[in-house]
Amino acid sequence: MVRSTTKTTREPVTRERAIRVAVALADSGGIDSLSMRKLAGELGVEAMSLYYHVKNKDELLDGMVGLVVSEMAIPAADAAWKPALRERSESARDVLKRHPWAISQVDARSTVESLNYLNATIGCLVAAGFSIPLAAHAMSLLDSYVHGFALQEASLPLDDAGDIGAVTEDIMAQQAMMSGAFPHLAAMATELILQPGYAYGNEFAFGLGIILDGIEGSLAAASAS
Amino acid sequence: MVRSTTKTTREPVTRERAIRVAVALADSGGIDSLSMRKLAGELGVEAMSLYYHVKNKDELLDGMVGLVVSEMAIPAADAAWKPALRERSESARDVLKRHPWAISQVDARSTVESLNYLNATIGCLVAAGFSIPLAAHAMSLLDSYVHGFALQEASLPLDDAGDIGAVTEDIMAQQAMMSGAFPHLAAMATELILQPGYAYGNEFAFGLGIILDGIEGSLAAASAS
DNA sequence: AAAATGTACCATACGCCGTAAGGTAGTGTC
DNA sequence: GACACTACCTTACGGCGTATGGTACATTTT
Repeated sequence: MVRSTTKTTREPVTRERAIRVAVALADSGGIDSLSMRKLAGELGVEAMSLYYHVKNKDELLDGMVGLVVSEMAIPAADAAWKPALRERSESARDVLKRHPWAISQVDARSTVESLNYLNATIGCLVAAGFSIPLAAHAMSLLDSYVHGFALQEASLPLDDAGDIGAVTEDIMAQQAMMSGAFPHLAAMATELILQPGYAYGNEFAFGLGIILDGIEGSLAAASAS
Repeated sequence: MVRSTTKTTREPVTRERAIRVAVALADSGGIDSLSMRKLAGELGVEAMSLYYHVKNKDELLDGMVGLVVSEMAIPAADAAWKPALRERSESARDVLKRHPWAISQVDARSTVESLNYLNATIGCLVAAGFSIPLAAHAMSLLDSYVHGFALQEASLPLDDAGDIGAVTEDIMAQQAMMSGAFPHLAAMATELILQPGYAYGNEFAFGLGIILDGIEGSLAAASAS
């Protein structure tokens, strides 16, 4: 006898399900639209019931960030460092694109998942011959780039395909003003960004390539000396 | 006759002063501690009086971001591109370190000041021989790095000198746990980050150098073909 | 001089928010 | 039958952004 009534049975609330649903809410409506009351409503309970499963909203956010970080690809200890870092970076960007509210939270909250994520990355680099200081250099550089890129990408008015999409007309209206006051910016907009094939996301590869090559050069220089 | 009473005279509220004080409040207590009521209190008026000077809180935040961006060094049109970008990057990092609440807002809000900032940078690059697409590549890469680095730096428990400072003991307590579960991370902490001379901020120069050199290489390759 | 207009501020109120305090019904254990 | 535990709920408090509709005073217009 699993349950005693034949009433429409609510799926029971667990900490994990609460976190999952909270992530979904933040994904669809932004972090500001996530309140304890709305989350409770989505789970079919009252707001205060959530406090049986989480200490407070801050702890809920910690759990959400942990779940997001656990979606990112983790380098294997014995992987070749360059493709491993490339895959890690692209994966992190994909994940942060799906969860833009998390971008400014990932660095600010240290969860078990993020410690594990960092630990695995250091392990891969050290196994590949990086010194500890060089591994720190490389990770700081790479993660700064990935998180910063995600931040910029999240603030663009993109449609789901990544194109500049439906808002082109609004932007066109600003062009007249810009071409007077900000001619270089206007030129970049009309000649590049508003062109049919352009997608900002494609900029990611350029920077990632430069960074990985630069790290490779530093590793070689350190090994040579 | 400038004023009619000898009562203690409040400095009059203006949009500019409201924004300045709001920035100071956010600097000292974080963005969450900035409320219309507290800002009004600081200015010596009631909350609703602010709405005479600003349409709503969102517009106040726009103004705050504009003020922050206006503190950043802008490249001169005829400057040598590499030192100009280096100075721009270091200046932006300094500014964002002073106003950490602004990091995630700078990209999300387009103000006159940020348009001007971008326009001047494009102008400098184009004058130095960058094509428009290469200028876009370079700016995306550089700003992603600067903003991402600021984001990471802001989330570290640093004292005012930039050292790991007073919280070392708390971290030491975690070391035992980490050394079991996250050995590489623990090694990096004890051998590098917790060492006396270490300051995370020094990591900035490494990445900046790699990025500027990489951009230089791309410019040379584009010019050669 | 009187009336109209504009400026800078304020009081009240509404519906949100996170959460402290203190329940309660149902289940399992001894 | 007594007790404890689990998972939920009710009420209430102080804080938030801001809609609505004032008011006192200075300036301009007639």
